[in-house]
Amino acid sequence: MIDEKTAREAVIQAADELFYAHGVQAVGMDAVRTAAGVSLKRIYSLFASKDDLIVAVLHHRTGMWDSGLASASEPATTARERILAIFDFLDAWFREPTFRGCAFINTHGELGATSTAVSDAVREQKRSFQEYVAHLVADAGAPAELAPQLAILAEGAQTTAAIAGTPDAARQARAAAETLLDVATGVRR
Amino acid sequence: MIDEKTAREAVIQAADELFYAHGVQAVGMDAVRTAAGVSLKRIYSLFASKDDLIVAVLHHRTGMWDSGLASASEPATTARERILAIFDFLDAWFREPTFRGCAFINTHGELGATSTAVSDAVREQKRSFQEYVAHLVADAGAPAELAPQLAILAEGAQTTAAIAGTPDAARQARAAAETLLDVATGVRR
DNA sequence: TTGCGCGGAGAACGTTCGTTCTCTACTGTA
DNA sequence: TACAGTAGAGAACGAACGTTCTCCGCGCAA
Repeated sequence: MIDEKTAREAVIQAADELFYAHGVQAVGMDAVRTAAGVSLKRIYSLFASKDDLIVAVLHHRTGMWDSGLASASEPATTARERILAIFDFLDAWFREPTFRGCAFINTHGELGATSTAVSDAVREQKRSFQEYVAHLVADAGAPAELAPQLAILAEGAQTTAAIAGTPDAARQARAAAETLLDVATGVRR
Repeated sequence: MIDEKTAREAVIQAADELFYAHGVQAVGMDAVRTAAGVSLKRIYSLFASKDDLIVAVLHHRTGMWDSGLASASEPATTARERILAIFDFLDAWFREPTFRGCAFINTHGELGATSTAVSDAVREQKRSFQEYVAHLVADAGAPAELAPQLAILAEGAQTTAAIAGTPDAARQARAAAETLLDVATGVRR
């Protein structure tokens, strides 16, 4: 038998892909079982309920997002470049064939009204992203008001790209971010 | 017996409130029946299926959104004012106690992967909004690239406000829109 | 008044889901 | 080899859902 950590990761990985592709409520635990290759009994010994699994999947997604963002901003040397790297990261993501919007927004829209655990996990992820942007804005020497504006652009790009089915929003949001950065850091335009 | 048009409106109105508050899949047809005061038999003579009702509700929401936007921009005399009125409209909406994000985004996140009819209705609404913004941008004498940037700000404000549970995003998005408008129309900053 | 058609209330049906239970097969040990 | 413990496969269970059906009462023509 595979050890607990491996089984847990297999379940989360499988559930993440299924939930993201079809929506949380459209995926039964049987489908998770089949995809993960872990018996229902085992799944329920690892997670107390489906809600528990959903929250674990969201935490897993948070980790993926954070590390993806970090590696995308790796080559950047200035705070301004790191800010714009966010939108390049989005651009690359939007072009992936499996892209179907932000999993946090989707899950919040689906379950936010009924599950506070889900709501909390989603809110925490967004708060953490806004904090990340706020640090970069401070490093760039721009006023703090710029940070939520950039975060809103990133959020809007994700939903726009998801609904339209095209990656254009990343480029458009990036252009807006450049303009806002220029103005906030005193570049003449 | 109430006439067909009245019954239809009662069902759509009741379904709209329930779907928006709890999510589409969390609301059974029994709950719609009770809230609307229309028998299940009647509902199924007015709508072929729940999917059909969902699409009708989305169309109803499109009408509400369009007329709300129109009346919010009523007092504005310039294109610039009409553009900024979008964000004032959002601000007022975000403060309503029932606000729970954009119904189109929520429904798309919930059912977009499984129902193409829902997907189409959502995409059509967003396309129509972008067209509205594009007209205002043209009237303001700004380059066309500004329009999708403003639309992205509006989308981002809606999801940000929904998840954070505060109306701040409207004000922040409005400030960003002002900056972008100034730059695009050649105002020195 | 009698028969008839129609609509409302909600019971019924078949399906699906989350969760639990049962049975069987396998592993390691003496 | 015999046995104890555990885990997998999936049947089973109760609830909830979308949809259809049945029954009953009401309004209306002759």
